[in-house]
This record gives sequence, structure tokens and C-alpha cells, in this order.
Amino acid sequence: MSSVISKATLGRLPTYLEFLKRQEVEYISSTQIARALEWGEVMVRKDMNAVCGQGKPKVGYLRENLMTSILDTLGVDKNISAIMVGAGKLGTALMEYKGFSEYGVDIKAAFDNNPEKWNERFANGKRIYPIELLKEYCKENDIRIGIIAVPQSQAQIVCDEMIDCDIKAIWNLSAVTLDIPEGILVKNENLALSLSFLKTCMMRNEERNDF
Amino acid sequence: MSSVISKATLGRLPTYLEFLKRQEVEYISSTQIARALEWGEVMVRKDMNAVCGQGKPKVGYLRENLMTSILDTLGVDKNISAIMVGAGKLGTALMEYKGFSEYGVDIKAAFDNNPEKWNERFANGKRIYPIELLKEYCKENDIRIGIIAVPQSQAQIVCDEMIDCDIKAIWNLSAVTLDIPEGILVKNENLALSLSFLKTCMMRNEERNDF
DNA sequence: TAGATTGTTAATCGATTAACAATC
DNA sequence: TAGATTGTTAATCGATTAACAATC
Repeated sequence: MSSVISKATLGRLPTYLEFLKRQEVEYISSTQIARALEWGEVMVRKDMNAVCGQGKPKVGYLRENLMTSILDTLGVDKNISAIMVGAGKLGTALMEYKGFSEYGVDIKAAFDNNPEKWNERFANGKRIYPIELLKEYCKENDIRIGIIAVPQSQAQIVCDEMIDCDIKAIWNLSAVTLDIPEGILVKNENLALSLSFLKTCMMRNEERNDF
Repeated sequence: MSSVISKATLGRLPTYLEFLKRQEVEYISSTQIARALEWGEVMVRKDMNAVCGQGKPKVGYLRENLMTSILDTLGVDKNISAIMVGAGKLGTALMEYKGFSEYGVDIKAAFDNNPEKWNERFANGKRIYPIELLKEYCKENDIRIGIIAVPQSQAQIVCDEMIDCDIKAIWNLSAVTLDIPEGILVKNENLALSLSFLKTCMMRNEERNDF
């Protein structure tokens, strides 16, 4: 039953959640949600139906119920531990970002090969360790997600080490296309590519105003 | 002719480019590219055909030619100026990131409402101005892209100001769904959402290993 | 009952993949 | 000529949208 939810729907759930949090009504209809997010009405209804399926004709969905179902589908209550490799500017920004915990991801520590950083701490007290301690740390702390925020030249090396540490999912913030064995999940977050895409679409005068 | 290139294809071009740069052969075939990137062979061929259309049976594509065509399609040679609003950790990381210039985007300055930052400079010498100067700066420097890296509470306000400054495309790094008038391009880069999506897919044991 | 809203079935759309003819 | 590779046409797939019956 849980496996019938499409990736497209899963990707929209946090946006619904954010919107629902800000509402104060008891019931909310797919029409209202669609209008606020500027999404198709039927699509919203299908999404809602996929996660909770308890809408009432003429009334809509019990907001509380909807939120619980979304949280449940996203697995927000199940906390997952992650580590960051690379404590540069971007790595630091993400280590200190508070938004991840809302979705049940805890980035516990960072690793870097610059000895000067090993004594530093982030604003929230999280620590930076030598990269050599990665395997030991992952084993002891049940780390499932690895985040790559290192220069291009090191990305594949770090990736291989993470897989060796039994990490199951990688969030790749470098611009490198990683070579990954079957069974490991990768999400590429290439910021240069993303901004470049926006620029190209702008120059080509794309007509749609959201994507 | 240029308008027939799909968004899906446009999004893949930088990855092709990155790969082609690293090769040293004169000719390269779609088969080789597909194998290296682990993408479908026909899809690669269609992409190549869309941007340059000068493949030779039995030989493949002239690498130089292909690269020029991709650069051309992406409009890399046409430099576009951008500004950042928000000079926190994330804003700073992006201001100092060198990768954007490769695609012809120049983030010229940052704006922040914290007076303490107005005297600071980024590592590359770029400056931080009071937010009040935004409109004047945009007008004088032909700014077309605005980047939002401010706390949630300010995102919509900043967005409205940018539109007032005649900015045509917005890269939104905040977690807020922006309310935007017709004709303005927005790309949402919600990092919390992205990592949360990776986590959810991991927990649901997705079988595909790249997305 | 009438009307608003849900949920479902069919149609459409965009993108990828399969099959295959064209070409050097 | 044979074979590798391109380029095109048709089939497939996933997701969105349209149409409409079911429900309170």
C-alpha cells in the first residue's frame, strides 16, 4: 500500500506539509490547497488520496489527519543519522542549518582532511574529525546517509570511502557525476548546474513561470 | 530551431559538457557517452542531434564541434549578472563559489540588512551592501537574476523587492513557496526538501540507484 | 433536493526507449 | 560489401489533466 506513492507525489509532500502547518482551519479542501500552491486541483486530490484517502465530499480533508499522514509517509518520526565530508563554506552552512531536523535527518558530524579544522566546532557544537576516523564513526553511530561537499578532485574518492563505510544514500553537492555500485542511492545537488539551467531558460524566454 | 530543445535535454547539457571536456579523442560516439554516464544510448543520440546534428555514421561526433554547440545552446558566452540577497553562511558559500562563471553567470554583489556586514568583503573581494541600495544597484548594473538566501520570514518580501527591481529570474534557496507574478521565472532550490526526499526514498528502499 | 467536493476512469502530454532504415 | 553508428518513426511509460460518477 505504501509503495504505490509515486516519486512525483513524494517530492510534493513537504510543500503540502509546509502549507498545512500555516493554516488554522479544521478542514481543508483540495481546491483550497491547489489555489494556494498554484497546482492542478486533480493532482492535489490524487496526492491527498494517495497518502491518506480520507477526504469527505463537501468538506475536504481533516487538516490534522492530513498532516499526520504526510509526516508518516515521509517517515519524519524515524530519525536517520548522516555525516558530512568537507567542512568548507558550503559544508559549514549545511552543518549549521536547522531545517533538516524537521524531516528527521540529523547531520551528526563533519570530516575534513585539513588538520587546522579538527579542533574547531560549528556554531551548534557539532565537531569536525579527521577523515581517517570516518569508518569508525559510521560504524559506531549507525550512519546511513553521507553528504559530499568537497572539491571536485576528491568527490569520487570520498564517495568510495562512504560506500566502504556501509552508507546507503549519498547527497552529492559536488559537480562530479559519481560512479556508484548498484543498490546505493544518489541524489545529485549540483548548484552550478541549477543556476546555469535557470539562466539558460531565462535567455530562451521560457513561457512557464514555475518549474 | 533553437526552441525545439526540451527542458529535459537542456538540463543534461552541462553534464555532457563536463564529460566531453575530460576526453581527449577527436571523435566520440553516442554509445561511448551513454556508457560513461550510464544513460540510455538513444536518449544521448537524440540530445546530441538536437544541439548539433552533425554526427557521422560509423565515427560519431567531432568532440570539439559538440562542445561548441553545447556551449552555444547554453549561452555560456553571453554573460548574465546576478545579485544575492542574504549574506549568511549559505549566501557566503555561494558568493565565493567559482563554478558559476563557467556557465556565464556572475554574482556581482550581496545585500544584507545587518549593518555589521556592510564593511565586510568576501574572499574574492565582492561587496555586501545595505538592502536599501538594491534597486539603484540593479538599475546601474543590468541585473537580471536575483538569488534569495534569507530566512523564511523575509523571503517573500525580498522576492517582491527583486521584482520591483526588474529582475527576470529568481533562484530561491529558501524553503518558502514564493508568490510570483506571470512572466517571472523561479527555480526553487530547497535543500531541506532535497535531503528529506533522499531520506524518504532510502527508507522506502527504492530500487533505482540514480535519480 | 441541490451543491460542493471527493475519487475514479479515460485522455493527453512529455520524455524515454525500442525497432529499424539510412549512411558512410 | 559488411559493419558500426546515426537519425527517425513508433511504442511505451509515468505523470498530469479532463470528464464524470459517487457521496455527503
